[in-house]
Amino acid sequence: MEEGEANDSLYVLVQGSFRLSKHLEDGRRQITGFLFPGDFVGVRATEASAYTAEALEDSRVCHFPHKFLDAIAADCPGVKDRLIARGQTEYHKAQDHIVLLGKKTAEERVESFLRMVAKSIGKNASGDVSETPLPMPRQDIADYLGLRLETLSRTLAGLKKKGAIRELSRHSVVLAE
Amino acid sequence: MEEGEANDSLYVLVQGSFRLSKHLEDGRRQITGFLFPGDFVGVRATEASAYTAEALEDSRVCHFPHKFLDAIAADCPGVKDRLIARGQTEYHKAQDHIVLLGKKTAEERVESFLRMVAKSIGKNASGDVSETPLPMPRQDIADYLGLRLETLSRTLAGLKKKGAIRELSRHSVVLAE
DNA sequence: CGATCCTTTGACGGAAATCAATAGGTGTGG
DNA sequence: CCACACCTATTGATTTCCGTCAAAGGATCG
Repeated sequence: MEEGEANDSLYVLVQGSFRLSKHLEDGRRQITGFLFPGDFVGVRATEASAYTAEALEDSRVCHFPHKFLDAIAADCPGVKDRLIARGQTEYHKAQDHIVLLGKKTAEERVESFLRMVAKSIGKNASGDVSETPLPMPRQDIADYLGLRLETLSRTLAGLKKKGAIRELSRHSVVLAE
Repeated sequence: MEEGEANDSLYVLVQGSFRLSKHLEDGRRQITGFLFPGDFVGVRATEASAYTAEALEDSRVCHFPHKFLDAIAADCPGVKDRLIARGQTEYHKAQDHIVLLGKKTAEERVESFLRMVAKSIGKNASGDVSETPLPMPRQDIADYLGLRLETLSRTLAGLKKKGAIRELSRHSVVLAE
């Protein structure tokens, strides 16, 4: 677990979406996050705990190699401060995810997830701000929320009946309010 | 969510232990981590998502104020790289916690927790390496693992009967192997 | 139009939560 | 030193939410 080295590379997602996941030996998969345009993907060569990043749709990323970053940072010290701050942001997102998984019910998890996606993606949405795209399949959402996909499906149906969800299709949702 | 600023302060835990927690509005508490000697606590003034840090026992921390850090970093650019790397480490711990909460059974959670504490604290242990102190009360462990304390208690009893735990008292445990 | 994949719905079972009571530790004061 | 109160932990009985197993419905593509 060597520390003290800068990131080897930095990727910035320009268009599309990604999922990040970790796997247990027996195949169980936990999705640890989704990435939307503007998000960073840091990758270190000395990566101990393997995790996976996969595109959910056609996507474009911008790649800043190791040396390039170093060169920029030498001229502009604020760059490293931004990387530190970005790390904090990622950490706080992870903490929110931990609270979701540790304390929330299935219905609360699904509602939190839908609001999160709406917030992450909504800024780019054209026209109807309340229509939120869901680029990932149900299984990915379930694996993010720590639920079985049947439970997710039932919970979505329940939210629709309750009126919290106005429209629901495979790849988009319209939330109430 | 302003980024682009360095940490306002940095604390390093020298002796003792802390718990970090987040709270939902209705009082539910999730413990997001425990700190042992050598761990860092970063605090930013612009902290949006409030979380709480509390000592579990008499502890000592070393405080590096904002300006002091900046002064050091100006002379020694490696400091910021280390802060970036440390952030990655924290992030990876959070991801392991997410996998634990999202995918593991009660028994797996308790085993993972005990091994984590043994690993975090064991390096300082004197004499019998397999005796692991548990400075936190059962309720804190349960809130870390996303379990009720009754479930934790039953699971510990089960592990003892299985032989995975040799000795168990309120504030320490001896693991098999 | 059929094949395949993804999603939804149904019936049932089980792991953990909840409700409730007991036991064990710790500290205080008589 | 014992008795009492208080707090933490364990154990027991029951419920419930979600997981598991199974089948059917809908979308997408060649």
